[in-house]
Amino acid sequence: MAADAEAGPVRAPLSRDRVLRAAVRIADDGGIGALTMRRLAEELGAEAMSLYYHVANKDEVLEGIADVVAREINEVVDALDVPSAGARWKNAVRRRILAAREVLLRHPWAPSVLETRAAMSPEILRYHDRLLGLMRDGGFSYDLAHHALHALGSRALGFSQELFDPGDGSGSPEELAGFADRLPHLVGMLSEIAHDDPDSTLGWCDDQSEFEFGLDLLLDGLDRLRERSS
Amino acid sequence: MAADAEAGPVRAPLSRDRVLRAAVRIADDGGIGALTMRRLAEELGAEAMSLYYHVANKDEVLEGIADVVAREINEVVDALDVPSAGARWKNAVRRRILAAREVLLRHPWAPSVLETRAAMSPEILRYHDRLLGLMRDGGFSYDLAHHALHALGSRALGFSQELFDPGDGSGSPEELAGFADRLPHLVGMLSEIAHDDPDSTLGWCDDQSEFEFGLDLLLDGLDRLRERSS
DNA sequence: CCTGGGATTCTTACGATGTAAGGTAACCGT
DNA sequence: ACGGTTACCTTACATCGTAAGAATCCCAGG
Repeated sequence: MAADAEAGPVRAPLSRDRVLRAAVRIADDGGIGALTMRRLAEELGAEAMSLYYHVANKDEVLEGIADVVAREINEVVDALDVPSAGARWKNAVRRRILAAREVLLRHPWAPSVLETRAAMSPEILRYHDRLLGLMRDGGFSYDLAHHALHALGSRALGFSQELFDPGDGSGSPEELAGFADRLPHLVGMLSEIAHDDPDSTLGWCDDQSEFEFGLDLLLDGLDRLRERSS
Repeated sequence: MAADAEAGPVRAPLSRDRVLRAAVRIADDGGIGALTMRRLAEELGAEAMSLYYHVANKDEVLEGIADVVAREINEVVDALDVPSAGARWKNAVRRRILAAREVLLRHPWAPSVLETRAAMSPEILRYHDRLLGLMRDGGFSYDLAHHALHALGSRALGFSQELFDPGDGSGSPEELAGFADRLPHLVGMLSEIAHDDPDSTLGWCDDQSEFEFGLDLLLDGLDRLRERSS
C-alpha cells in the first residue's frame, strides 16, 4: 500500500572500507573525540549497530583508521626516489620522515592513535622495515640501525608529540606572569627571543623547524657513529 | 532513636589533596582506565558527586594527578646535586632526566597524562626552567637551549613513548611470520640479534639502554653545537 | 512466480560514565 | 537555640559502546 513512502537515493551498501574512510573523515574535521559509533553511522546514513557487521568493535575502527593513515604514508613515501647509498642515507631518511610528517599534518589526530594501537600494524612495520633498509644501504650494522630506530622513536613517523592537537592553545604569557619570578630562565629566554622576533610571543616556536632541528641532531649523531664503526 | 545504627570509624574528611592522592593510587594499580569518579569516590568511602565539591570535574583530576607526579619529579631532581658548570652541563642534564624517568617508571600512566594536559603546569614549567638553567650554566645561548628543549621533547621528562603501558605485549614473532617476506630488513635484524643474544626474541629491546642511547645521541649532538658556537 | 535461507541492517535495551540540580546533614559563630 | 555556610548525598539525565535478537533485503532453487 502506498509503496515506498520515501524512496531515498538508495545509499551505497556499507563495507569495512567505507566505514573506515568515513571514520577518517570524521576525525579529520572534528577531532578524534568526535568519532563515536553513532556519529559514524550517521555519516553513512545508517544506524550504529549496523557497523558491527563490518567491524568487531570501536577498537577495530581505531586500528583501522591508523592503518589507513599508515598506508597513506607508505604511498607518499613510495613516490619518493632518493639515492641512499653510502653517505646519502641521511638525506634519504630525512626526506622519508618529512614526507610522513606531511601526511600526519593532514590528520592531526593520527599521532595519538598510531602511537597507542598501531605499533605492530603491517603498514607501520613496512615503513620501519624500509627505513632500516635505507640505513643498511648506508652502511649501518643491524645493531646500530636498531638503536637508531629507538632513538628516533615517534620522530621516525614524522611527529614528536605535544605539537599536534594542541588543546586550546591557552595563553602562556598571562598565566606565566604570576609565578614568573620562579622561572628565571624561561622568562629570560622568552624575553630575549621575543626581542629579536617581531611577531609576538604567540607562535614563536616554529613546529616544522624545531622538528627538523631535533631530527638533524639525531641523524648527525648517527652518521658519526656509523663512520666510526666502519 | 536507636542512635547511629552503624557508627563507622568516621572517615577523614575529603579534600582536594586526598582526592588527588587517591586518584594516583587508583591509576598506579589498575591503570588510567580504572580511574572513574565513582571508583575514586569509593576509594575514599564517599559518593561520586561529593568529589565535585573539591574538584571542578574529571579533567581537573587528571591535571591534578599530572601535577602530583610532576611535583614528585621535582622533589627527586631537587635532591640531586651535580656540578653543572662548563662541559659538565651534559652530565647534569642527563642525571636529572634519568631521575625523572625513574619517577615515571613508578607511574606508567603518567606519560600520556603529562603529555596531554600538563604542558603548562607550574611544576612542569619549573622542571623545564631548571633544565634551561643547567644549559645556561654550561654555556648555551637561550636560542640554542630553546632548540635543545624541543629536540629532547618528551625525553626531557624521562620518557619517549610506546614503551609504557605497552598494551598487552602481544607476540610479534608469530604474527610477523605471515608477511615476513615483505619485511626483509626487520627479519634480518631480528635473526641477527637473536643469534647473538641467548634470551629469545621477547624483551630483546632493553628500554632503559635504548632510552639512554637516544638521550646521549641528542646530548652529544648538542654539546658539539655548543662548542662550535662559543 | 513463489519461497526459503543467508547476508545485511535495524530496534530495543543495558550497563558504565561524567555530571547537573537540588536535598540533607554537620558545623559554627552568635 | 538557631540561621547560614560548608560538606556531602540522592536522584536523574545524556552519551557512549555494544549485547540480543527481530526485520529486511537479495538471490538461487522449486
